[in-house]
Amino acid sequence: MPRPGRNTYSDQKPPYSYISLTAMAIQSSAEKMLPLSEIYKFIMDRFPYYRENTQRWQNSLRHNLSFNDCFIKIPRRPDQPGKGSFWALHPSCGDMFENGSFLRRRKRFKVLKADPLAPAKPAEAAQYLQQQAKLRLSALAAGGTHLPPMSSYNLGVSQPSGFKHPFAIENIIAREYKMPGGLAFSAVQPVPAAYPLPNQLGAVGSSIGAGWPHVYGSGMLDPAAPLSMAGGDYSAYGVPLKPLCHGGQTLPAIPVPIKPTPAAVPALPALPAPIPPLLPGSPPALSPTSSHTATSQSSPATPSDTLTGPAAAALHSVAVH
DNA sequence: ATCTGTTTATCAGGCG
DNA sequence: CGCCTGATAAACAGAT
Repeated sequence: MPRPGRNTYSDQKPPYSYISLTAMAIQSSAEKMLPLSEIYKFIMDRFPYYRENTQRWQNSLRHNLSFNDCFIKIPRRPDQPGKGSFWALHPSCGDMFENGSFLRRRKRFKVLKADPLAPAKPAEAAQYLQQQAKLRLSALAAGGTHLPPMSSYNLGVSQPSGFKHPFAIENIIAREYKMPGGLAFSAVQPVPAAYPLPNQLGAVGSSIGAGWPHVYGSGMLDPAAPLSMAGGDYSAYGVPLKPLCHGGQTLPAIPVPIKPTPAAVPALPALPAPIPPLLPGSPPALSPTSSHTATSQSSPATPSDTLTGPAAAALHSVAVH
């Protein structure tokens, strides 16, 4: 939708690659997955530059979706109307971006098929993810209101170090959207407070909006943006609390938080049980307040925490340069 | 017909 | 210079 008067300064090409833009779109959705058309919409809503030459960039974007292993397709239910599949981020691509920044991706995400436990193909990954999602749902059904955390690879992935690059999706989006329900964005991450470099990062943060012609006005707080943003849908781990309901079947997408720091590695034992028991201190996901508690306390940004999440994921794939 | 998804190819820019 | 990443174009197949 055109915003007369603002395009004059907002038609510059954003400094993000298509991969970044796509990842942003996916990350910004409550379900952590979007159909192609929604990805288009997200990008066009946010970045006026992409309201033109749509054929060109959309072709490129589709190319990226198919070409990069970091994007996986989540098939629609047979009884679910609509074209195309949903697209999600591969669970292990969290460290794709340097320091979690969408400005630069240093490592190319590549799925390896060496690991027998690892889903070799995106489709398998999706299947695996959905299976876990189902298990989680089952646990939810059995256990009441509290969702168990996602399997280990999710733990810490979104909250490993406490540091969030200013261009990380959490930061970008957090500044950019009002929560539909007027909810604060505490669900995302305790980001700004965690900045270790207030001088630099603060500057960058404030530049968003003021100095970003690529996006809309101050932090893209665009009321017109129909984004089904996280809001109260996230647990502290970035786990969407709102299950997907595809044609009656509940197939929650797997949240794939962009990890702020490159995973320095981890070789943890293979993925344990799909659903680890509730960790002590793990967030009662449905409560915004408790999610805050969890983000600020159960994940005290220690290196060891950093290893917890991505570790298992690293078993599935690696980022190859 | 249009949209979605895959694949191949080419080119530019950054980096070691 | 070679390699890698990203952007773009294009052809094509399949789904809706």
